Amino acid sequence: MSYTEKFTVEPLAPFSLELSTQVFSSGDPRVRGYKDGVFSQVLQLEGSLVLVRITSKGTTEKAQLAVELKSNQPITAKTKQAALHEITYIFSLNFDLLGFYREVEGNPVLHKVTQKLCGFKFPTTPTAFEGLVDAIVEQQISIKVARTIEERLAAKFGAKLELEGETYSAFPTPQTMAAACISDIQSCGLSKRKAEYIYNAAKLIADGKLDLEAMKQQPDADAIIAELDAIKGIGVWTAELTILRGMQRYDVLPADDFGIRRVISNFCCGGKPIKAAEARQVAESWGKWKGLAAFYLISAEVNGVTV
DNA sequence: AGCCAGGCTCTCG
DNA sequence: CGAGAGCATGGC
Repeated sequence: MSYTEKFTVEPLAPFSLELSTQVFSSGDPRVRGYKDGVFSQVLQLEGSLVLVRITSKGTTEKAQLAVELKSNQPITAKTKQAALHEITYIFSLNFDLLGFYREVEGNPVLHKVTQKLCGFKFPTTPTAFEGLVDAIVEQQISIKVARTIEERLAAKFGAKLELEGETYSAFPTPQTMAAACISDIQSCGLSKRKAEYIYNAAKLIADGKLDLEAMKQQPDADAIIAELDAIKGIGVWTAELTILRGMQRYDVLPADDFGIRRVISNFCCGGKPIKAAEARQVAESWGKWKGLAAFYLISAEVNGVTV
């Protein structure tokens, strides 16, 4: 027996689901993906496992999202409320992009790019732990390879939701990963080191020695980065990516990032290879959301936007 | 086929 | 200190 609930959400415009979920377009819909206009991910809501499917009605300027929840248990009003809250968070539906666009309108490159990519909201992971694991997996290897490995982790360790003959996987919890064998984690395609990093971080959280969710309240981004950097396997790059994508800290620029250096170079420095320090220098005038700006450049590259 | 991808730690001089 | 090796996988 499966249960379904539907409702609509109106994001603060502009919002484009297409652009905002583009990064998931190669993802497996049974884990986290965007296929045929539908974003899907399994979420743990109020203790029950729920498949969330989102499609876009309306336009970027007057956006409207159709949300469908599916579960094997009755979906209560509370669960529905939690889903709304979670979706609002993941896609920053209440974040005012126009404020960001105004902030960078004095920069010709970013002005053009933000206009072309109007409505792109850089997605946040439901939990900071998911952001951390993604960042560790993505160390050194390509995004494509990383995505495959992340899906294997979800398939092997994530809670399962059986719906209409299909098996969906939630992202694994710290508790699950802390109870896993390192060799089993490794078997998903990770190096032994990375498997250890993930296990150790999960164990810190499960043991109550690390509270990533509480860190979201810390106003000083550098303080969070320093705290994460002190953990084995987490360097500055991993810490920055984790809080940018897992804690919605748009102010942080992962300047060591190869892809970010590449796009800053291509869009702002004539294509010559640059170092992290130069990337930071270029971004100095970008205002307070440098990380978000950087991902607009990444998206611009993907979408063939020229300036 | 081999090199390189959204790094990090350990080792060695 | 700084430089260099090693790691996992898949795409080009």
